[in-house]
Amino acid sequence: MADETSVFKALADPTRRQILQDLRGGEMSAGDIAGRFTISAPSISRHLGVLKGAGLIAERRDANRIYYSLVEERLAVCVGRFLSVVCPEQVVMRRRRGAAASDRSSTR
Amino acid sequence: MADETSVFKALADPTRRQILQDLRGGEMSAGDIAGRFTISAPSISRHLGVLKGAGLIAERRDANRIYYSLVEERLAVCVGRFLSVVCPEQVVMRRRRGAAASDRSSTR
DNA sequence: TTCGTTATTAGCTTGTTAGCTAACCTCCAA
DNA sequence: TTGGAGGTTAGCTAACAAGCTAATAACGAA
Repeated sequence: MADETSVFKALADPTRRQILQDLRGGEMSAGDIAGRFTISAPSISRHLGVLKGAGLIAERRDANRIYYSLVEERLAVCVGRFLSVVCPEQVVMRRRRGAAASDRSSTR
Repeated sequence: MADETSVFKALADPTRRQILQDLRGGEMSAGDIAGRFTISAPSISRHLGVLKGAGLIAERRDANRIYYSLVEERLAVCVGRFLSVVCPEQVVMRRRRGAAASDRSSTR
């Protein structure tokens, strides 16, 4: 389910975007993440499931805790590629190692 | 005026993302846009309304036709800003003037 | 005016999503 | 092996979103 639409659907919810921003500072446990919001832990858990399903976060288990971390490249590649197609004049994707061939540069 | 969430919600639908891509080539009438899809014209009309509500497209009327065009900066600013916050190492926003930033809309 | 074209709005149906509470699972310590 | 802490899953409700057809509005030409 790691298609482009799953990423954009995941980004459509403000809570999920906030979670991604919060994870920018490093991995966090599910409880720590939930602690930053007023909605219930199960609701946060499902948001995390959506983000994970989109490939935007990864999980690591330690004892009975689950730590979530950002998968930056997934976000950058998927959204960045779209931006590059629709408004290439305004956004520049930084080169990545093994960048997928959707590069519209002349040398190919 | 359209907030950040309205933009990401608009982008969540693949038909709407395709419309934005199609408009990359220049303005198109509603009928021309609808002609590229198999879904009904009223459905396309509503998609256009969503995109317009998010500020991602603009309309121009000529006789009984309505031409739609991309508002590139709206997409670049809104999405690009988010990308810059969450994965600044991977994306570079090209310089703009008057780029203010503040949207912490979340259920937190 | 009347007609055809272009496009939107209204109203309905169906499926999805976000929230909740309650129940369940897993791990560890004692 | 029991208990508590950390998380998720199940089941429900309410709201939203996307599709359709039918009806309506706006415009130009005859």
